[in-house]
This record gives sequence, structure tokens and C-alpha cells, in this order.
Amino acid sequence: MITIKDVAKHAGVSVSTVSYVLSGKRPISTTTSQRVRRSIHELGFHPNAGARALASSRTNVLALVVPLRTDLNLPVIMRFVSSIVAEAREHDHDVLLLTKESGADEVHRVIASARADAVIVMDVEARDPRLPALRELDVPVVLIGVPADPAGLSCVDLDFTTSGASTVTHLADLGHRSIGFIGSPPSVYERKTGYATRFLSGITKTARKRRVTVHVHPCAPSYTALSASLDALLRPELGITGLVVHNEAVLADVVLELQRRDKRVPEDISVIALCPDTLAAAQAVPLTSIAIPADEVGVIAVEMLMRGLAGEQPAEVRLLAPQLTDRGSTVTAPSTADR
Amino acid sequence: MITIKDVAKHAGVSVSTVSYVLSGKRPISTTTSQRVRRSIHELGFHPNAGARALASSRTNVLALVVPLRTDLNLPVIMRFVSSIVAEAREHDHDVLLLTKESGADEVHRVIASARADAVIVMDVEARDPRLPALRELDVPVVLIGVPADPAGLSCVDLDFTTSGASTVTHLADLGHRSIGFIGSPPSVYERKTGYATRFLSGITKTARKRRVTVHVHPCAPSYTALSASLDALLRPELGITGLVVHNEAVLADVVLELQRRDKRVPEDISVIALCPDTLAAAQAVPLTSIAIPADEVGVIAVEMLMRGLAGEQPAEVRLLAPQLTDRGSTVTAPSTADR
DNA sequence: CCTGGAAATCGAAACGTTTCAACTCCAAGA
DNA sequence: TCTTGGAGTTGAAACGTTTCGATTTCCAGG
Repeated sequence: MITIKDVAKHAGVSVSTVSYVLSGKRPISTTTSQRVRRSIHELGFHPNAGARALASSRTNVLALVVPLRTDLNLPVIMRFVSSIVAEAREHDHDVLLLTKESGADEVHRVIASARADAVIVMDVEARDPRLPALRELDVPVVLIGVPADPAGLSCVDLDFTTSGASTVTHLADLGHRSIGFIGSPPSVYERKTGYATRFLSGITKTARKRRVTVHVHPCAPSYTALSASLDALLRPELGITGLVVHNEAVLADVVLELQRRDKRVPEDISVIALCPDTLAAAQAVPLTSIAIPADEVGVIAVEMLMRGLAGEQPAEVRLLAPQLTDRGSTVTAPSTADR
Repeated sequence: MITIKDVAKHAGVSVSTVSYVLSGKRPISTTTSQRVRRSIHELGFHPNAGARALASSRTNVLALVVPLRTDLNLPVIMRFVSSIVAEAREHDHDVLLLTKESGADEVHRVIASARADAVIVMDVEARDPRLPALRELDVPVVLIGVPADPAGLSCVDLDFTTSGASTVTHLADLGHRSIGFIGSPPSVYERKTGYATRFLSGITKTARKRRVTVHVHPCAPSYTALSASLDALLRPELGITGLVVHNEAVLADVVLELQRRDKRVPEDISVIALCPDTLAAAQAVPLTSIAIPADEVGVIAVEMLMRGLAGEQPAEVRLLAPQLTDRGSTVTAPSTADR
């Protein structure tokens, strides 16, 4: 194994000089610096992470708590994860993977044993039982999602409330008076997952304001469940002309099923989704949608942690403004006569 | 921070004794051991991972290279990941997350800097460019998937060749003479992903042997692509009575589209899938399937690494026998007269 | 009662970094 | 000419474990 000592000898300088070349924490002449760098390169030196961590009490590792429940949309989760990993590398950090199932004690273990410097927690629920434990940790923590009481913790997320409002506003502006909502699986609402609840409340609140009727149907990720939801929503007496979908698992089926039931999109019924842009664009009928900015959220989460590690950064809640892309699946509501 | 010294003092023993209590590498009297354990517990001591790694040259961390391409089935990937994480914890190890995009140098960096002790690589291609670099690493490596030349590397995977054979045998035994195959996205075959190619070759080889005609259609994960594939496969002159599906993304749509085209499953057409059991069972018509044993593969991968770290374990290729579950979506082929 | 050896415990030397205090130059200001 | 001070460099002390060799303790056998 090549150590910093070997590099120092090879470059004809002291060990500490090599260290300073690497960290840049002290001025080093360009000639020395170059000589050292060349030695590092020639010898293929990689600083030992353990020794580094021990001496500096910094591991350069972020712990990431990922939910692996099946009622969540894994592709979306993965987009968060990959953007976080990429951004972490950008800041010369690695990512340690924890699964949500393991709970808060695992996070505590990882921090207490100095395996990681900071924590990102995904899929935070409104009154998440892990919150107190996370507050105790005195390392930077960023939540993806916003709990009921974020005091003392940093959060970043799409502004789901405003997103919900946007979908309704969009449809109401087009003249729709009665709309359906196909939501995430019931279990998601039961656990009071922050984002799902907030999206829905944005919808209902705005609907009330705009005097739009909204029929809410959480929907399990199965054909049967979707079919039942659509049966209920498409009863003629409801006069539904617009549909908001927040459920990636059944999104494709929604479009197919509407077609099968001779409801044309958008002529008979307008559809707007909350989902990643790529998914919205890939449907049989490309869908107008509000994007889930997974990449951006991941980047911001890591940046917040980095500032936290640098000692700046008070706890902060950061909500990203929704962005609605019209792909033509939403149009002016058909007049009553047409129906 | 609580260190081993504090524990030693509190328990009235030497530092090394505490260490031996923890590691069990030397005999310690039960009384001492209990006293030490109690101190550890009372003080809330967690051994510093960096110091430990430095002294023992063992990090107790596994590096896991996860593919995050979107043409792969993320839910399946996640099942691998979560079983790996769980099993790693079972062996007191943590998991460091690397994404495939970063390539082999990232793996090298992680090992060279002693951030991890061993590596699991998912989604290995037939002639994966990372292979040589992985062989150079002198730490245990386990591939999930089997490359063309696995020499010197351990692998574990479902036996996709036999799985392909099984699907055909199953259908042929039921009297089907002409079957369709809806495969993974074309890109997957183009990259010569081991598993997809092997599954397909198992199918075609057995089909030849059993004198069954098979019509092959790789299929992108979109409604349009699926629709085109089905158009082609359902031309009456082909006389297809059985369908093998290896594409989780469009699996649900396959069933719905067949129904829409007035093909009853299984009366008019038998369908068998290669996918996780839960997915097969969740379809509008529960599907006969060959399971993708993600959990088992994950567990085995970790166990192989552990044996490798213990110094046992020569490189080994481990193929898991396919398991076919009949859920009633495959029946005797309709006689020609019926069609 | 002594002896030998196993069982239990201890002390100190690694492990490979970072970082602090200190030291050497050398140039600029007085 | 003598200070002063900053830039560049160094040596050595941490950092918190593990582990090796040595030492003590204990007990059975003679």
C-alpha cells in the first residue's frame, strides 16, 4: 500500500507538505506543489479514508436514508438517489445507503460511529417518528419532504400545496367545473405522507375557492383499483370533465382505460398529472403535467448539507415552485350540450 | 465523544480488554465481559469506524454499484438493493452506494482509499468494459449477472437460459406450436446485457428442439411500442396461441391490450411472464410466471463476499434454478377449429 | 507446597492521516 | 544595518482503534 510517507519521500518533502498540497490549507510554492502532485500521480497514491477520518474527524461520507416501500414510486425515488450521489461526488463525498426500514437508530449508529458526517432522509412523513432522534443528532440533516413541524431541521421539496392549486387553477381557467382526482395509494394518505396530503389539500382548497367540485379517489397500484376508481368517477351524473392524476403506477393505465371507455383525451376529458416529465411525455397521449424536479431537489439537498458542514446554514425550509408543462392533454371544457 | 478509553476506565479494565470483549478474539471471563458490556451500554459507546478501519484494515463496508439507467426495471433493482443492504447489516456491514455511470475508476478509488472492503456489481454486461479493472482489484468482488468470461470473478444470478427453456417447455407441453415473445427494450439487447440475451437464447434453442415457432419482439417501455409489437404478433396468419413476456414496464399493458383486442387470457392466448412474483400476481389476470429471485440473489451475493473476506471462497459462478408458478394464465392451446 | 501451563488481562506499538507550533528564509521598511 | 513579518516548510503530537507479546492469575497435578 502506498502511503503519504512514500509520496513525501518520492517528492523529497515532508509528510505535512504533501498533506497541505492535497488540502490547500497552507500556501505551498507552485514548484513544490507540482513535484508533489507528480509523485502522487506516479505512485498512484490514494489517501487512506480511515486515517483521514480519524485525524480530521471528517469522513466525507453522507448517509442517505432511502424508502424502499413498494407503494412508493421507485423510479422517482431512484432519480432522487442518483442526483444525490452525483452531486455528492461533485463535492468529493460518497454516499452510504440506509434503508428506511432500519429506522432512526441506524442513523444514530452511523453518526455515532463516525461513519458519515451528515444525513439526508427521504420520504418524511408529517409526524415522522424519526424526527426527534434526527434533531438530537448534532450533524447536518436535510429532509426531502416537509414534516408538520420542521423546527430545527432543513427541508427541501417541491411545493406540493401550490402544485395542487396550480392543477385546479389550470383546469378551472379552462372552464372545468367538476374534476376527478386519482391519488396515490390509500396507504400513502394513511401514513400522512407529507407530500401527498399537501398536494391534495392544495387541490381541495383551490377547488373551493374556484367553486369547482372535486371527487377524490386514492388508488392502489393495480388495475382493479384503478378500474373501480374510474367506474366511480365517470358516472355521468358527476359531469366530470377534468382529471388530476397523482399516481405514477397507474398513470399509463388511466390513459388506456379512458380510451377503452370511449372517453377521448382531451376532447371528452382533460387530464393533468403530477409526475416526472419523461413519464408524462411517454404516455399514449402526452400529458400536461407538473414536473417532480427530482434532480434539482437532490442537488439542493446536498448543497444544503455542504453548507451545514461548513458551519454556515441555519435550518431552512426550501420549497420549489411548481412548473406546469402543457402537452395538450388539457383543453377547454366541453360545453354541456356536447356531452 | 465517548471512546474506548472511557469505557475501559468506567469498567476498570484496560483498553485492550474492551477491544477483546467486542471482537471476541481472545477469551475474556464472563464477569469482566459483562461489566464491560454494561459500561458500553451505559456510556453509549460506539467504536469509531475510522480508527477501527485504520487499525484493522477492515472497513466493514461493501461498495455496491447500482445501475440507474431508465431502461432497466427500477423496482426490480431496488429489490436487489434492499435485500443486499439488509443482508449486509446482518453481517455487520454497511453499504456504500456507487452508480454505474461513474464506471470502474470509482470502484478503484473506493477500494484504493480503503473506503470499502469488497464490491458488488449489478447489471453486468456480456463483455463489460469494467471487468478487467474489477479483476485487478485484489478484494472480493461479486457480480450480479454473468459476463461472457467470468474467469476470476464470482457471479450469482437466476439461470436465465434454463428459465427461457422452461417457459417454452411449459407452453409446448400445453400444445402451443406458435408463440410470441415480448422482450425488454431493444437497447438492452444491443448492449448485450447478459441476462436478457441468455433468456432469449434459452427460448429460441428450446423452441427449435420442441419444433415451436417463436416470434421475437423486443419492446420499448411505451404504449406505442407495445401496441406495435402486439399488432405484429397478433396477425392471424402467425397463429400465435402463447406469449412470453420479459418486460415489467409493459406487462400490465400487455394484459389490458389483449383484452381490448378481444383476446381472452388464457382462453384465446396463454401468457407467461418473467418478473417478480408480486408483479405477476397483481395483474388484471394473474399471470403464470417465472420468479426473479431478487432477495435470494442479494443474500447469496453478500454471503459470497463474506466468505471471500474470510479468505475462503474461490471465484464461483452460482446460477439459481428457475421457479415457475402457475397462476392459471396458461392453458392447453385452443384447437385450430376454435380460432 | 510447589510447579507448569492455560486462561485472563495488560501495555504499548502500530495504522496513515491532519494540524499545530515552530523554524527558516527572504524581502521590505525603518 | 537591523527589525519585522509573511511565505514556505517541517517535526511531532494527536486521532481511537486493534493486536502482538508479555505479564499476571489461577488451578490441577505431582
